[in-house]
Amino acid sequence: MSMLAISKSTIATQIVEELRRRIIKGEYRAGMKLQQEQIAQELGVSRSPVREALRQLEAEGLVILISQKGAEVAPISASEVAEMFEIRLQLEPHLLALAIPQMTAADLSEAARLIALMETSDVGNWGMLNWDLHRTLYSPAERPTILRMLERVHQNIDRYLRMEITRYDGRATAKAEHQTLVSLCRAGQVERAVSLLRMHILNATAHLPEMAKPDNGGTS
Amino acid sequence: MSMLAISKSTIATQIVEELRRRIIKGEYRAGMKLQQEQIAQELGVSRSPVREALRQLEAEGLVILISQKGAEVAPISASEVAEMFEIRLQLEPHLLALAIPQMTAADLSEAARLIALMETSDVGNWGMLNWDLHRTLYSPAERPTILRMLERVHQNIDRYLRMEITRYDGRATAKAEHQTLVSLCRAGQVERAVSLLRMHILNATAHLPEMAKPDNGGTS
DNA sequence: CCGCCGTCGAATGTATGAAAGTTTCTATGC
DNA sequence: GCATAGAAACTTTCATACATTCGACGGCGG
Repeated sequence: MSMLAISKSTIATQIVEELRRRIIKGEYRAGMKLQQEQIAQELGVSRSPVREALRQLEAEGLVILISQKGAEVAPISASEVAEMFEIRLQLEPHLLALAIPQMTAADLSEAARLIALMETSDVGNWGMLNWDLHRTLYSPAERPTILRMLERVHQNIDRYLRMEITRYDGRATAKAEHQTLVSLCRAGQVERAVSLLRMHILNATAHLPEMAKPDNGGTS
Repeated sequence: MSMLAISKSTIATQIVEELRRRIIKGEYRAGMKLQQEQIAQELGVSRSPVREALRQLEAEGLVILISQKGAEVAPISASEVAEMFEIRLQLEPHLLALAIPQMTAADLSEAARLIALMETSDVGNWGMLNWDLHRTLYSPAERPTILRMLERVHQNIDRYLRMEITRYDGRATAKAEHQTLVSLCRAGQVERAVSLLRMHILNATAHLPEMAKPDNGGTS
């Protein structure tokens, strides 16, 4: 009855996780063709679970399936990423405002821990840790569905940033903003925390290729 | 060169569309078990494309797959629906504000056409037409990614409403609001249209079971 | 020399078969 | 009579075999 590591469930699921990791980490570049037979051989399985995995990844937006032609890693355009930042800008401040009154000491120390971790961790994990931090801050709002949606958004943004040559390193700025943000949360300063979060998200868009930048939606 | 009804390419894709339709229309009730063999026989195909379809529907949130146990139609809780209304409330007014300056006469007449259509159409199609209308209004904003996300949200809300006994019929109210909304868009009254849209979305939540109702996120 | 067409090859899509796990029903022991 | 162990039937899961489609290559004709 140990059951320490959760049973890996099905092969198809494992393939999904492995391929998703490779795509997000940039090991599979956007536009790269994904051949079922080759993937199957490399992983030592048959094509059936590979096909199922590709279907699932398509629904997640990481892969494009063209009938009778095969699968390729979905490209992300700068404009898509700009839209994803818009989504963040509309949803995350809302969640933070709901979360702050519900935050516990444990939430705040977990946030602090993640901020510290982000400094020492290598750049390859920064995006994931960044989402871990944001999720920690929004989690007390008790909005699991919205969080799942945002997780996918962050995933795609992370992938795009990894892809881009720009690789402007905003980590120093981000760290300062994160620290201030957590302080404001600890102090229960909802308004100021929300404002800072808006600026924090906008700052992250500042170095995207010049495209439609999100505006504040007229909510003054 | 007739090619009237395009063969939708692959069988798996057709199965996805058929099963999605059945789930959204409520023909398959939440929690219902979906057996591969039975579905395959009924549709006259083999299990392979059925399995792929179920995988995709799982990623869309309409189906739950439990390893070694099978698939069932995903339940929707009232709180999930409440979250989806929150998402609408945060994103749709933003899109509308962006869209209004870009609207053409064609957009507005299409909206009017859909409003008329909603009156005569039977209740089974109301939800889909409602989304068609809203999408028409947001489409000039040129935010395809956000629209895709909202489409899924509307899909799930529609499914929930169909499921519920409550079936409060807000269509009359909705129609009046829709008409006023289009008028404000035509007049270029961004602020007032956005306000009305917020109220319109909130009104739709008014008859959900008493749960955490969305608030305005503190953006006064 | 250019362009069209038919054949061949490779990868995808679908069906079927075999193995593993789950559920159910029965029969047995207490 | 009830609980439980065990076997049978069923379902899922993965692998393999078959069918189909797309693209490339080369020959043939203009």
